[in-house]
Amino acid sequence: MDRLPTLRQLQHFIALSEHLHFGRAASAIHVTQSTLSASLKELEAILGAPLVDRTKRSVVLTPIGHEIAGRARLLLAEAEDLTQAAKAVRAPLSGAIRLGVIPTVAPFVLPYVLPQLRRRYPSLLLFLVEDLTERLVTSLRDGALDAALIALPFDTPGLETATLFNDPFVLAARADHPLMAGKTPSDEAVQAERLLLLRDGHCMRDHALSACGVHAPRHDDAFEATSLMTLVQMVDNGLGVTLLPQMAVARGLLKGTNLATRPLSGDAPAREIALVWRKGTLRRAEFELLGREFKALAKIK
Amino acid sequence: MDRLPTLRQLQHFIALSEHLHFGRAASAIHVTQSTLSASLKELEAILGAPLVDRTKRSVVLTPIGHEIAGRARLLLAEAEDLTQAAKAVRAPLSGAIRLGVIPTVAPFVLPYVLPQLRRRYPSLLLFLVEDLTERLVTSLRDGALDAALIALPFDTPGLETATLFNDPFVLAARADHPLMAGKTPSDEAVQAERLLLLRDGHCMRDHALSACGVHAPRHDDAFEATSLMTLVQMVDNGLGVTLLPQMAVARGLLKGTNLATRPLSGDAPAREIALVWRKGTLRRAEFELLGREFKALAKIK
DNA sequence: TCTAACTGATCGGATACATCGATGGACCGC
DNA sequence: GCGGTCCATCGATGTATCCGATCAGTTAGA
Repeated sequence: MDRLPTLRQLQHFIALSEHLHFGRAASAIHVTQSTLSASLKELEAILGAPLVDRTKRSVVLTPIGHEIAGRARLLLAEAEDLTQAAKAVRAPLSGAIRLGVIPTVAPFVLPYVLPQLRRRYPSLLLFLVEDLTERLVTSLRDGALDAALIALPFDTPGLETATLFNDPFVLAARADHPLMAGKTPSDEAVQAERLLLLRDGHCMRDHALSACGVHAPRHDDAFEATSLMTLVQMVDNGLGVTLLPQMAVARGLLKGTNLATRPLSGDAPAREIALVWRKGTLRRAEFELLGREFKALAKIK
Repeated sequence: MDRLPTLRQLQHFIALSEHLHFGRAASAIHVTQSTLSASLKELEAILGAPLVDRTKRSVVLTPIGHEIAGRARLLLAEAEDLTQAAKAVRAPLSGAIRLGVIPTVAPFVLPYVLPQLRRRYPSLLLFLVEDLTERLVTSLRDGALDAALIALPFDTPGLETATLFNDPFVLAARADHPLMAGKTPSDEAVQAERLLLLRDGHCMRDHALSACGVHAPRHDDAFEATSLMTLVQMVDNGLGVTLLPQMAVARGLLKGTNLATRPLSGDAPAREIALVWRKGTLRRAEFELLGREFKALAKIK
């Protein structure tokens, strides 16, 4: 066959595709603009197709350039995967891992796990990204992340999952709320209340809904919180009741409020906290180890 | 992060992993042994792990080396995919395509399609590999092939398929065979005969069996042919009857024999000839075009 | 229209790197 | 122990990469 592009050339192109500006892209990857320009020219020669359109004052990716950029990113991620996997043979969890975590998990797990993890694996470089499941999964797939801590059930084709533990939902309301008295309230009783939830996009919203058997709730922006903290505040202000992950409660989410909690009816509806990664990665053994560490360290005592 | 291996280093390592001999691997990829040695040493330094064990007189891959080799092959294939996809933008079907074809299709399609294809796309480089479906699919997945011409149904996760046409099965027996007289024989009548088949591993065997409703046939090595040609000879020698793809008959498989054919009962049981490729390849558009060309050129007039 | 600012392309020189041929050193079979 | 095979190493050489400086084209404002 014929000449292949260099990984370095692909890195250069990716930088350019992200900055759409030779100078800035160049300095971002610590080369000069002239180097980047030459490198890109060479890459275009090898590929035999124009990747960027510099006719105007601004740099624009051509359609094929856009495709190539996406694929190049994946290619580089796989190369990175390769090297990290090789390094992990000598000393697992000693390289860089880019980890995504969802917002309804991060504050209740990371502060308890990371310090110990750091102590145990001093050379582990954990890059953290907090975002919604949907975007974490996308990032995983196109190689921008190595692993993610998310809540299941969630449709994750192409990913492997390792369950860490179950996180049951509990009903939370003001301590003086009628639902807090008497025997465990039924799903119907809960649904009769104004149920406050996180805004759409948070997987916990869907998990909470299915936990109490609701599927198409009334939609009202005014009563949708953007974080568990604000959700709790809203309930504390008497705007309604809500469902919370037990883990959050155990880790002090309700401190300073008048909220009380009680179990839900049925067989302890819960979400499943899991570590996920790209199927087929060479670093699988390392991620499984990371999962076991999280499982051991995140345990609620 | 830190330094990535070079694609060239990976190529060198792959060559070594295939030859398990520095000298031969080096000459196979047209470099000197010293170059290969240095290149591999550098690669091991970058990856921080030994890839081959040269303690004994022979070169052996370490476990991690084995893993890395497999992944490196895939990485290289994707890089190749990238460049070919880029080139295809200017002129589709003008680069190299490594195409696998199953033995029960190759002789009846390729001679009719390739000459015209060559005429229409003079710069297309079609590397052909004839093998059983199972191995073609494996080669596709780990990047040793770009596309394959196979028969469905076949379980092909991770692959995309484009159906070219249906290829019905017909009953074939000596012209003086009782089954050849009277009305269309039932499945039961066929099953009562000695049904000769291709040996296990050929997908056509399974397709033929399901075509006449048999699922667990009597197994007898003596009556299993290794190619359609020998199968036909066995039937011509009066050893039994068989099922043949109509395409093969139309292309003269029975020439010079005393065999006759007739349709099977039921709604024309058939296999499906399809072009398949790795899901997510950048060259999808090109392979779809190749599929359309095959479809048009392979038509039986 | 002219100018100043900014963009990416290009050039020449320095440096790093891959590659080569030759040689060294370990290991084996005879 | 001797010749043969194998991989590692060394020094030389050519090539690719990168940098700083400069050029050329575009834009916005004076």
